Amino acid sequence: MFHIQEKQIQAAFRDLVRIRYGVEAEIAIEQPKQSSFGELALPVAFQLAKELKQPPRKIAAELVEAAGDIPGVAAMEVAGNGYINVRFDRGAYGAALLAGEGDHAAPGSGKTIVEHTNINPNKAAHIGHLRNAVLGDTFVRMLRALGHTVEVQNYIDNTGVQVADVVVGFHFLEKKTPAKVALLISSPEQPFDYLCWDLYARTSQYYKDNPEALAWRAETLHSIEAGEGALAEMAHLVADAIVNAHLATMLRLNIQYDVLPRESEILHLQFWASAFELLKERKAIYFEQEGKNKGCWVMPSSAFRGEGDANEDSKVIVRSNGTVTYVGKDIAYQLWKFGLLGKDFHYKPLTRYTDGHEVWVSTSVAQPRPAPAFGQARKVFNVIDTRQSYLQDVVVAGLRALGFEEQARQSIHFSYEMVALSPRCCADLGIALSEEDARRPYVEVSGRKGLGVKADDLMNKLIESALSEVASRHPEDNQAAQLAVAVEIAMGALRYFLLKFTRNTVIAFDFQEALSFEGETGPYVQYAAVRAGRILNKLEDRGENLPDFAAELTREAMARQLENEDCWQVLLAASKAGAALERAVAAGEPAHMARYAFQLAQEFSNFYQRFKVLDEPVPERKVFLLWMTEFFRLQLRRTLAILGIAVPAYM
RNA sequence: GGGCGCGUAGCUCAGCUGGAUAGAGCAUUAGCCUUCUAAGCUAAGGGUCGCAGGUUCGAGUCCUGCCGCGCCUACCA
Repeated sequence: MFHIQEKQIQAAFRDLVRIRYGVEAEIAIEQPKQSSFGELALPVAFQLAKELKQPPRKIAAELVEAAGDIPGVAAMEVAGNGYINVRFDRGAYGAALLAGEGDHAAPGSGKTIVEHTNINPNKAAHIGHLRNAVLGDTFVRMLRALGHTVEVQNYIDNTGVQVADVVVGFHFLEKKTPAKVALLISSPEQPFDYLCWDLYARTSQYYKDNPEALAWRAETLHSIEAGEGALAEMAHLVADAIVNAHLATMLRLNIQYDVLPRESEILHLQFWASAFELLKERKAIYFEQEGKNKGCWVMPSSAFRGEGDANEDSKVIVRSNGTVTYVGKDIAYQLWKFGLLGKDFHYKPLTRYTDGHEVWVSTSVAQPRPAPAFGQARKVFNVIDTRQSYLQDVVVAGLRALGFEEQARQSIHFSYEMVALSPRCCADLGIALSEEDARRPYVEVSGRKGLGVKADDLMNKLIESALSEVASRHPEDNQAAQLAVAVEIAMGALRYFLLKFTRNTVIAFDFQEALSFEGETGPYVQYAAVRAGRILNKLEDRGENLPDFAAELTREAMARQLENEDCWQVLLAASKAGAALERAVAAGEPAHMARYAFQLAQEFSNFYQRFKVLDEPVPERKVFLLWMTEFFRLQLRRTLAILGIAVPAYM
């Protein structure tokens, strides 16, 4: 609601400035530092002062004089040395909120693809992967809340080095057959992704000690690429099993996907061959005749770096042995996302979530059941950590070099910084640090070294901690219900923790911070929502009914109640969800949405403390406070839903 | 060497296109539970916004230089 009012005022002033001064100006709008200054502040007079060579205060006065009546605005005044402060018509604003105005999403144009998670299917997910998935999933929810059509893709590199290394571990180090690995997958003794976590670290260490063993990796990769033999069979077993594990892990956090495009199909359906032809035909890459990259197909550095860059290294796309690099495959995949490749995957359903939604996975042969139309996006967000910026630049440069300028501009690297381990966290995990590492502010997670916090371990730890809180507060409830609530609190805490940092901040992971349920945390916001609901439930317990707000709260009554400054400020804050969402999407920053959720919860906590809703003796006021409570409950619920956080039944 | 990012309270972090007195959480200290459950609320202390210049009515925010830290700069992904 707030942002609609904001836009109206902006438009009114834009017209005013154009008519009066003949100037086209973007009208900046700010939140006044103090609430006593009103709801909006316009520094437009400062902008105009230089151009018009007049003092800002004078211009501001003229504008206020000339503005006349703007719908929804009660008063405007000149303040400071030229600010225009705007005060809303409180009664009208409240009535509009009551009527439910301003909360319908406008339909977007074209499909947006968000690719996230993308974990190598060779070991358990860790906290770094969680950051990726939670950021991606939340951004998807934000886009959908604005009315965009979004397709969620999770790319599976099931034929890469990382999968190969685990296969090497099983086959060469542990001498296991595919049948034996299949048994391990179904064994309840140890989760298969955990087992692979250790095995992957062990294999990496083995390479270090025995570099000649790298020949095993090469052999395995060849077998996988050819799609034949025990090694290839095992690779499929491992990758499929780990993908299932990852889907299960992410589902705990309420993260779902639409389609899983796999590298094996990019290979077998010759996606690369098509892209390769295109790249050669349009001279985006060339065959290097000399130097260190002799015999490779390379993209010139001028394509993806600025002109005159001192570093003239070009990027190898096809190796001298004829195999394609990851970037090459990624270019093909990116082309497919926009429908530019002239090819499509075949698809089969992989699983169905309990809510009925299906996840599809790519496959190389035609299927009887028709799949939804995947790909064909207008805009693509790739949620990938910032360390891969260079490669993402190459992919985009590939599109550009092929002449797909528009698609290149619509390819967004949704980058974020890594999750590292704080020194204290390493101590908690019993990890010994080198003297050098101990002095650093944080230590990088490493799958190869097996150094990291597993996602499921962290979630289990959070649940355990939340459960003991729940049990101590609600000993009367049965254990299953306690657990259900604890899970929701734990997942809320985790999602919020990963979202509260802006994308380019390195998270130095710390158990103490992540396990906190107080202060700026998910549970704090959940608690506010639960409390709001409880007031309304309590009302019914007392034998009263929820009033018919539309009938009982006339505009006049609304205006009377909102004369109370505290009530007005609280309602104003609660009505800014739409504005917060728009800004967060524009900035591409889920953290802004999380922050708003916290502020909203803070406002409600203040409201809760200050107004005893159920004991309010004045009837009109009680109706009004109940409506505020209902409004808060709705806004909190919606905001939490965008963050992918549930509202527990009780806390 | 080059590219990208970061440096704000004791700690962890916000700070939207430059705007009014730089914010939040944690931690510390002092208060508030027979009340719609305190996972909450109130209050206090705590700042050379890395350093130095510049741009202008105005700079934590923009520009330049320096200092420190991190990541990237593979025929790995």
